[in-house]
Amino acid sequence: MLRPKPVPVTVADIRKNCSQCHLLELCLPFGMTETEINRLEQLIESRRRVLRNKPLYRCGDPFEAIYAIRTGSFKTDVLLEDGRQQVTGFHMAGEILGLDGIGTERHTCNAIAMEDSEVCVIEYRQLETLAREVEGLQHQFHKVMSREIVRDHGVMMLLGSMRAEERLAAFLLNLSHRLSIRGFSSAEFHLRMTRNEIGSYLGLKLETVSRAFSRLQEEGLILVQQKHVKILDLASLQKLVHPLTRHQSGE
Amino acid sequence: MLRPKPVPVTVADIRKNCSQCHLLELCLPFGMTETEINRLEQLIESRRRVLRNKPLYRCGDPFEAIYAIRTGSFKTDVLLEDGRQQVTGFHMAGEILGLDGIGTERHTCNAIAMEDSEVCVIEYRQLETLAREVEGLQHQFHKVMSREIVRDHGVMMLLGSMRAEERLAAFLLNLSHRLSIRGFSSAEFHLRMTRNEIGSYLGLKLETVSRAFSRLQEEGLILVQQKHVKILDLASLQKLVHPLTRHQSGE
DNA sequence: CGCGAGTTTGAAATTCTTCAAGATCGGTGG
DNA sequence: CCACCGATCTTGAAGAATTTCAAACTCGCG
Repeated sequence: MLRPKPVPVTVADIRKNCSQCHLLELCLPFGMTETEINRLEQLIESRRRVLRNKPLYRCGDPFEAIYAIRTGSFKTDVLLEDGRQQVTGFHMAGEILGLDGIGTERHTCNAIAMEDSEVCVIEYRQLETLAREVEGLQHQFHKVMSREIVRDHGVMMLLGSMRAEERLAAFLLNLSHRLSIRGFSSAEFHLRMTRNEIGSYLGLKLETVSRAFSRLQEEGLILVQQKHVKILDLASLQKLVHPLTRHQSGE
Repeated sequence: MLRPKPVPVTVADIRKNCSQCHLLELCLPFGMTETEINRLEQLIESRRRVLRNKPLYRCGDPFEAIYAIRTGSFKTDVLLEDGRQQVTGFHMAGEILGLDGIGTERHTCNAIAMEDSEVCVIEYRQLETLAREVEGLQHQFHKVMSREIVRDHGVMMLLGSMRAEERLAAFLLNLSHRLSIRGFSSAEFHLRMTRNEIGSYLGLKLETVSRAFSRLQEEGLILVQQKHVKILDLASLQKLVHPLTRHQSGE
């Protein structure tokens, strides 16, 4: 098993972690003051590389830390006893992994790297201690967890009340948005995940995903070639997801 | 609009809130020490009654507090612009509502009482302040949020990779378990929600829910009469949800 | 150049939804 | 007390969407 190369992180590197990280406003420190960030940096003891298809953690592992993605991307999934798999999320740089473990002190899902990746390890005990002293950190941490809950509600909406084509459109729009926030093109990108993984996330079989891709292409909304996607008609894609903008239904 | 009766809560009542509440070990204070709980009690300023079918909060409302359910039950839902509804959860005594609002400072779903209910109002700013001083509170609060995330993953699993009958079985088992924790019968109970609401939660149409009920009954697993449910064969129900208990699939 | 993993596409089978008609329940008013 | 009403639930049959099964295609890589 080949290692990519020796980890080139010096102590100096680690110390100036967050303040110089270009992910600052996407990650945990967002909204914190300079001095608050400096304190957060001090508790990030280490980074960890995770090779493609290797787990950052696995379901059942004791929970000790949360992880901020520095580079690369991950999927999280839950396995049913009979082998059925549900992908619960695709995660990219700046996002926080591992929050599922706090409640039971064990991880409740698997986090697998979709490409060679690197994460900042934030030891959880220390994070709690620091959050008691640093108000901004506490607040941001709570926001991160809350947004995760809201994100999950969005996925439920998607799984519970959209049809295949709508689900895929919503998925692509979401990816596009998150990529553009990170400075990548929002109109053209490479999918890191297989049709099967997309299907698992969207509650569809891989063939259905493939057909939905084809249909969106026939309709002229996107251009697909295997894992390469180009968004041609953003407005129509969005209309697919939010069919009509009527007022909220009364009570 | 008739009020149920004047709220009979005195200041004395409020002060001895949590320590004497029979929901103690199901609610936020679980795991906190006596003294820690006393401090938590002091920040619970008020209770609030919510009549059946009335909202505790609505999507878009400014976020100011989280709520611990004292009595009754709620559903939370998200509405799509075109009127489609997704029920994101059914909540009972001891559970915490409103966590969705922290991230955006506005609520992102509706919380509607399914029966006349009462909640403890926990002002969020104050909770954060206290959590910085009281380690046990901080820790419990994080656990509550984390468990909410894990719960949501369970729902995704359900929506994404189970068939109608399995979804309903999982739903009934979950209800049964939560009722038994609260001292109610786990084998026989009354559903507070309509077929339509169950369907929205499970990603099914109400007719499909009804048929799934009938099929489970034909198979001798349950007895249904409208909203009254009796579980006859717990083991088989569980087998439906977890078809075979094999080892975790390797990597 | 061929292999394997991943993808696409077609056709049949299955599951779920839609449409439609009755049945049941709780509450209301005669 | 009972008939009736609206809301909810059940059931059937037809239709639509998704899945399953099967085969062929593409692409990167050794």
